[in-house]
Amino acid sequence: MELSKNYNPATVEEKWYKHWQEKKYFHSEPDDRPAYSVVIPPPNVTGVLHMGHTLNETVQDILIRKARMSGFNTCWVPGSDHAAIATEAKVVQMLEKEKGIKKSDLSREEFLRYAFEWKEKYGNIIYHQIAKLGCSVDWDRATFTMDPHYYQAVMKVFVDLYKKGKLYRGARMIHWDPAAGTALMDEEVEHRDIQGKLYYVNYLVINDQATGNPHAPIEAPRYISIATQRPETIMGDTAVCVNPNDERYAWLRGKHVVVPLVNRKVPVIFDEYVDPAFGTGALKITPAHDINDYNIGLKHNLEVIDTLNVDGTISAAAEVFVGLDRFEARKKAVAQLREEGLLLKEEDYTTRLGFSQRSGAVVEPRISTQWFVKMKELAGPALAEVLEGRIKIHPGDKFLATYKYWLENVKDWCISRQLWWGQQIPAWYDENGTCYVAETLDHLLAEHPELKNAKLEQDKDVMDTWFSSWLWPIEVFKGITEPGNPQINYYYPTSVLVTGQDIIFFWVSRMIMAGMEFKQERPFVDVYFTGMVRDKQGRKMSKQLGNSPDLLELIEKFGADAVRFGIMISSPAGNDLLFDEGSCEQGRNFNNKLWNALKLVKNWESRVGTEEPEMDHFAVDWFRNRLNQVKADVELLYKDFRLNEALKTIYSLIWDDFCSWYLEWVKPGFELPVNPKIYDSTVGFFTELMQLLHPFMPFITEEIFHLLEERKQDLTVSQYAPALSFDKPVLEQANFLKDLITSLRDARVKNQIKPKEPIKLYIVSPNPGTYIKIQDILVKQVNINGIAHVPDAITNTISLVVGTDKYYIETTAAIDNTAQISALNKELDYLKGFLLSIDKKLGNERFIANAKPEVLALEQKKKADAEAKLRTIEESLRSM
RNA sequence: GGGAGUUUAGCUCAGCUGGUUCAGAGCAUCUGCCUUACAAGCAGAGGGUCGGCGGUUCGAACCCGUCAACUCCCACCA
Repeated sequence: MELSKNYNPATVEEKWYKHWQEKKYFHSEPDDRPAYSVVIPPPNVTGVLHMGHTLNETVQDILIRKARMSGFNTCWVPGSDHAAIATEAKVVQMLEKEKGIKKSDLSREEFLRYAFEWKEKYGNIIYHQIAKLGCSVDWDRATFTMDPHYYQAVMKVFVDLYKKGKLYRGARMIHWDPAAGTALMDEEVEHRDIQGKLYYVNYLVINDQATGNPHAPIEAPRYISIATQRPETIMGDTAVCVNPNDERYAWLRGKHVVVPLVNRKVPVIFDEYVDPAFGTGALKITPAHDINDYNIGLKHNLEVIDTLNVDGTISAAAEVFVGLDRFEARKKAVAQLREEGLLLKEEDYTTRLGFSQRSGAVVEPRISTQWFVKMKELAGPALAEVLEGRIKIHPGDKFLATYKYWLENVKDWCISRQLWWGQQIPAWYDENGTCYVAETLDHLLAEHPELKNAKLEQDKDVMDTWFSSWLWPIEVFKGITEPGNPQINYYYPTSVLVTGQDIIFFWVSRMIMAGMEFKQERPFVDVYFTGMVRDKQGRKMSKQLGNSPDLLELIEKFGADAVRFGIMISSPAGNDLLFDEGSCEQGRNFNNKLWNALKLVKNWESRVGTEEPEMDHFAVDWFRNRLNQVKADVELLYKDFRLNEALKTIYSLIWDDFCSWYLEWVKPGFELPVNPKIYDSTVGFFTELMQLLHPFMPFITEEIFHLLEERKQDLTVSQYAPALSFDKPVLEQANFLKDLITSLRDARVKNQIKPKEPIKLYIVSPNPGTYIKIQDILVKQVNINGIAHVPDAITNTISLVVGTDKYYIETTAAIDNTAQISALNKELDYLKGFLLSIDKKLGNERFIANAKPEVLALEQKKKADAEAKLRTIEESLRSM
């Protein structure tokens, strides 16, 4: 068969994904194998995959494919999130733009019909992209957070929490998004520094005891000035507050002041909350529109005047500026205060404002009746799972402290949203306003037959989208709606959660809470946080900057494997990654390298000799061991979730060791027959390499796997041959160091350096399969003489004899110039230094004789620690 | 204001228990090659006070102190 000059990903990728699908390789059902399950962080149903998702999904696919090849029954559940606010906003926008329909003109049912239509139309885009990327998800399990069973699960959980007293309805100060017209939870508010102004406003002080006229000034008019950033809230002022210890304001005791703009008489109150040093030391109190003022208001029993409507305009209660937008009203208020001579001064001031993460609007603190979840009780178990190590966070050092702090200080969770798109709150009110909570109306009537004829109205609000997604790892397996079903028992807890660090509080911590509350078990064993994807200059990817590449275009240009390679190679664990197309190009080049290696090997196929000429085993043995070593290394890297290092290691193994070294070595001369044993080994190696690389680049590895030998089409690379695992126990590697040292010491003793004479350096390995370290030294030795490790060059100058348990190298190059001598000496210094450090580690005489007692004691302690560590490794290996 | 993290080659980062697998990798740059798998390639080269200063040590990129710069998270000071 003729192979094309370059690798062509598009057809290959389509062919194999289709094949995998048809054969249902990604579908999982419980069986007697151990389970490895992952739930996808459900992307917004109307969204498209951006580079952040790409990284996330790629990481998950790598872990899943690796686990599948290691003999686990793997299950990766895909799905999407209804994303209440974001989706509703999009649908509203679409309706206005495309159909000229306003949300306010629609009934709830009509609107939801449009929303579901939208979801049907755009919800699959994201699935298509996940497939394009090669993700081995179990499509039969795709779940949407508004699927009927999921909806029911949310209802069940709501009722359950309510009955346990962990969920309540009440009036609290919450964050209000005037643009979306809904309440938000604390985490949905982003704080940003904003350049604003601090206005100093004079409030007239009156003495109400003086005359019958409450507005009559005392003697000469006296004012107290107050600093505020928000003059438009003055109409809601119900007090002025100063610090009781502030001598300057002692005269205000018992006095009242007149609120400007509305001329309302309000008391002066005293509270230590006020910082005398800030501003003027006097604070206006607007309980309706500031959380601190609200608290002070509660304490001092102040009236609450809500001067804002839900859409951020001034309400009738304000008396003036009614109907104006809050920012417009601010301008007007400032102007009027200036006119009345009450504006003392204004100065620039930097403040932090809260913005709605969804709509971008400035958030208003607002008192409102909402539904809340009591977080304190849920937080305890969730914290313990992580602190006690049952859930491991990677990278842990970075997030443990943040996680702990957040859980210890968490406030109640406002879960109601004034939207239509989402799960409607299962609460009903009768004519008296009494509230009843039940899963459905039928449930309610069954529990309260007396309500049969009552006029009941369901709560209009829906639930926060996170109130459904916190059940994700449970309900995708129907763990809430069908507790105890075989699926949930088999797949839960899931193995690992891979997600962005930005939703640690939104989602991760809440899932842990839900897991502990509803399943009494952690939802996952490991959490792996990926960093944020930025562009080459380190900027966030955004539509506005136009620096976010289109995933499908990238795949079209480079192929999915190359894109996966590109994003993984530049993705250090847990750190942000700077994404550049160049790394995809590197991935494409890698594809091509593999392709050409395949072409070379395929070219040999027809030239395999019938006889077996003398063969040089060295290259084959060497590569065999190198491969084993790398496999063990990679295995450890997987364990630590250091995937980009694993990829780098494999990349280097294939490019440098396999292609540049091994293939060059065993390559027969022009038109010469190929040694059949070498051919078989080479095909075997190539196959193993494809397996090793498969999780990272599934398509090309599958293709090459099949082209190498004509395999049956129903066999995939992930099913063929033994699973990836430790070929050599790690412990052996640890022990072999000791043996190596002995060998090296012998080498040192035997090695007599005499310039201009041939050098003989014998290295004896007592432990075959562990001589990669020795190989490094061999290569170094080769380099001493300035000879590259190109096979021909080596055979001319250095002979390597490789037996089964003895390896030695013999250089026959004459040392005949000073550069070579100094290079050689350097190498020997290296050996000496190495031996010295080994001596120390082993507590050998030479070191002991030279060291101080306290150093020795320290070293002995370290040695003991090291041995303890070794034992731990040993134990963990045994338990594997 | 509180907390966490980072600082190593032009860029992105490895560097685990202090020593010689320690000064590394990839990309980028430069030089020379279309050599019979591969120019999407091959062979080679240059490039660093390991943020600064001080300390501990026989020995520090690594441990301690300190200063500086950057990043992120959290927080109700008008």
